[in-house]
Amino acid sequence: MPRRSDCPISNVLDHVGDKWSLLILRDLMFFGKQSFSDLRNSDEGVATNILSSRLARLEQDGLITKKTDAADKRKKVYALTDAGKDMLPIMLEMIIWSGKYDPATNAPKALIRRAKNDRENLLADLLERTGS
Amino acid sequence: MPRRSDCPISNVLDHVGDKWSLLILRDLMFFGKQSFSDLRNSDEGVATNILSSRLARLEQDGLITKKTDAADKRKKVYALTDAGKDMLPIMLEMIIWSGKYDPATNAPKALIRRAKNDRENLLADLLERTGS
DNA sequence: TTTATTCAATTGCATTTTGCAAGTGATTTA
DNA sequence: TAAATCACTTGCAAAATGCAATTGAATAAA
Repeated sequence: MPRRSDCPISNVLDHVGDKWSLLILRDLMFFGKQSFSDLRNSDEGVATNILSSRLARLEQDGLITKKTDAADKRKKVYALTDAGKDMLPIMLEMIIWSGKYDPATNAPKALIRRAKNDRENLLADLLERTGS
Repeated sequence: MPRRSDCPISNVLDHVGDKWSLLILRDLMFFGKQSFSDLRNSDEGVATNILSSRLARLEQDGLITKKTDAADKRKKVYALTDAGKDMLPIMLEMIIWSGKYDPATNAPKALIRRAKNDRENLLADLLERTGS
């Protein structure tokens, strides 16, 4: 999306302010997904053309990288950049919000509890699991 | 937006995962805006039909309230609910992200510094300014 | 007490984005 | 060599967004 203003919130939305981009980052961050077909199989069900265009934009924006798999040249391996990984705190706050206001949320209660009590260590632990 | 899954991140995006909703909450939160015409004059420039439909949805979703101004019955006064105010930590993390990755961000350096060093007190101070 | 202005929208229409199903070419597996 | 897999692309329908003009109620100005 073209830059709409210099507001920091607007700026983040210019990158991930649509229905899908942050869910892609979520799948890379929390669920160890790496390939196009991994990402296609989200609970929410992205169309492949949308997934394709979102991946292109996230790469363009420097939030993810794309590489051809060495062992299987059909496969592309998507991974988070530092900028992509730094979206984690935003996502964690979303998880906390949903824990408070969405009765049917999937978020594990233990995670939400730790997010409130031990935020910094939790962030560090989660980041480590992404393979930084 | 219809609920797409029980994922907490998806759930938040179902409420504010578009180009405008979070900017409306920002204007209510940080800039003391209250009326339709206040909100229309954002740097980003919302169309009035979009603003109108977003306000309706945010009210429907329980993130804002809408009241007729007692003194001027033409005016509608929009305000954040607790659920709306609890989007603040998400916005604060966006500000931090932009402070790190957007060279042209508007976000005051002092705010970003405090967001990192004194997060809890900053959140409390900001909340108080919204008139909770 | 008309008249004009403000406010919060709504309407009509063009453009853009999204969603769905089917297909493509480059690999890799059977 | 044939079938399957992978990461897309294409074509087209539907929905969302954007823009300009208009509306009706309420208030302010003449």
